[in-house]
Amino acid sequence: MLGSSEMRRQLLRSSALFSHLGDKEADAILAEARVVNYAEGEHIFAKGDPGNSMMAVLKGRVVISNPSLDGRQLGVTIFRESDVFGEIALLDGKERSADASAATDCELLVVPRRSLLRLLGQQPELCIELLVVLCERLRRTNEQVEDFAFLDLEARIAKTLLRLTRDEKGASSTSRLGLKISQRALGELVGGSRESVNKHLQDWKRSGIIAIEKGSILIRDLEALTDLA
Amino acid sequence: MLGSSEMRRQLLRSSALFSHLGDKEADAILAEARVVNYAEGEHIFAKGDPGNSMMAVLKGRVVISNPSLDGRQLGVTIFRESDVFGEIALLDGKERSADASAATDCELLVVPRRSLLRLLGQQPELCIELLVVLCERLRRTNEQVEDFAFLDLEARIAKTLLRLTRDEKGASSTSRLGLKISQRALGELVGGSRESVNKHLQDWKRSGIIAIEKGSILIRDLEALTDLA
DNA sequence: TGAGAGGTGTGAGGCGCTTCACACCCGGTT
DNA sequence: AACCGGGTGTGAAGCGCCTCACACCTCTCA
Repeated sequence: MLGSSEMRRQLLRSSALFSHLGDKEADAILAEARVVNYAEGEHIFAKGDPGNSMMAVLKGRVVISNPSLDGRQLGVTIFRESDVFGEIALLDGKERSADASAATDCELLVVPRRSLLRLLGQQPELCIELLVVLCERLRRTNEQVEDFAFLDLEARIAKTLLRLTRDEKGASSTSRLGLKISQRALGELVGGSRESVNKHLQDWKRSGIIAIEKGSILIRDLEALTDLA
Repeated sequence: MLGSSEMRRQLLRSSALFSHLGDKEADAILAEARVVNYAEGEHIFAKGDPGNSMMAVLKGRVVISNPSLDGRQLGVTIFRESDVFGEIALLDGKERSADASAATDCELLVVPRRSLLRLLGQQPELCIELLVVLCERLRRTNEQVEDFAFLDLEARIAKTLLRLTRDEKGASSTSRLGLKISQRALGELVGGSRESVNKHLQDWKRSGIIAIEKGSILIRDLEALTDLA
């Protein structure tokens, strides 16, 4: 299914978490990991599931979101090539703390809990790498809490708009063009209603901060938007 | 300043993070850690400070809070004996992500970044222990985000009230008696104004869910409170 | 070609929370 | 004593955001 050992190692190392692994260690992981494909929209795991594996994204995008007891959703993150996710449940062996589903067709490397845990005991390098990943997550989540506590909806929208375009630029070099996201999805990301999001976007359009064409948002006045956030 | 080597090791092992350490490893940490005392109200570090150490609480309590750009504060956590804090900045070497100050007179073990980092490379045990600590933090913070997104103020107050009493019981066995916290501080914990907190507390008092005496809140109907959250 | 689904634009009404204002009580200070 | 600061109780006004309701547009599919 995959190519030579060397190709497979390269594949594994493309994930930030595994990038510093030696050949032997890489092979050790590969021996126990599986590659799984998901179609766009397909469900990967749900909040509350037992979490006995961790995933690395090889191709495509994965959205993580938190469901509330009523139907509402709170978007959290989008993971792409070279990201890993699902580490939390893996490490402490408890339930998954959020939903994950495929935002596009995608290919994931699934590392089972047992093998990774064993490896962690033997590979301090890997362990530290994982610590760094968790730290980043924690900082990001902390910031999210602050945003909810201190910022109003307008500022939160501005901020995530900026973050999304930054992420987008980093990945593909569609340098100048805009963001394709439904206003409903944007609302879920920032914890607001679709209607409110629309109203703020309209405001900004009127004052020339953004433009909307073909269902894509593009930023005309980056400065003004940064001020809002 | 401290007693025999054995006593010092015991002291170190009283922290969850270090509890599984062998003698040799414990000594290695102790050789480079310092014990520092802070008086009640004293400032330990501020958000934005360079974070080149991690702390373990030996005695007393430490409050962590997030300051906003204007004067507001968002309370986050209270750490007590055997907790560690400040690991994030330590691990990635960036700025501290929140303020810390002494809630009571307290005694902290300060482990410098360099020594812990070196130790982590040699001690997979310790590394994994630290992973677990970070996971707990992450779960807790995630939950906080959800709370802000999905719950109204009343539910958030109920929830933190329950959490606070649970924490309190766990530590000292003041089993039945109530919570001593100013309504302003409670407001900061839940991200609400002092006045709103007061109004909800009054409501609950009227319906017999809680009682307030001598500035202490005590829960009369635990069931009802859990329903609210 | 017409129907339905999903995204968008917009106003009206309402609720929750904040801010402001003020009154009260208590412990410590002088 | 008079005074003050800090915590508490309470009402009025106002704002931000949500919900509801409805119109319109575009795409897909039968």
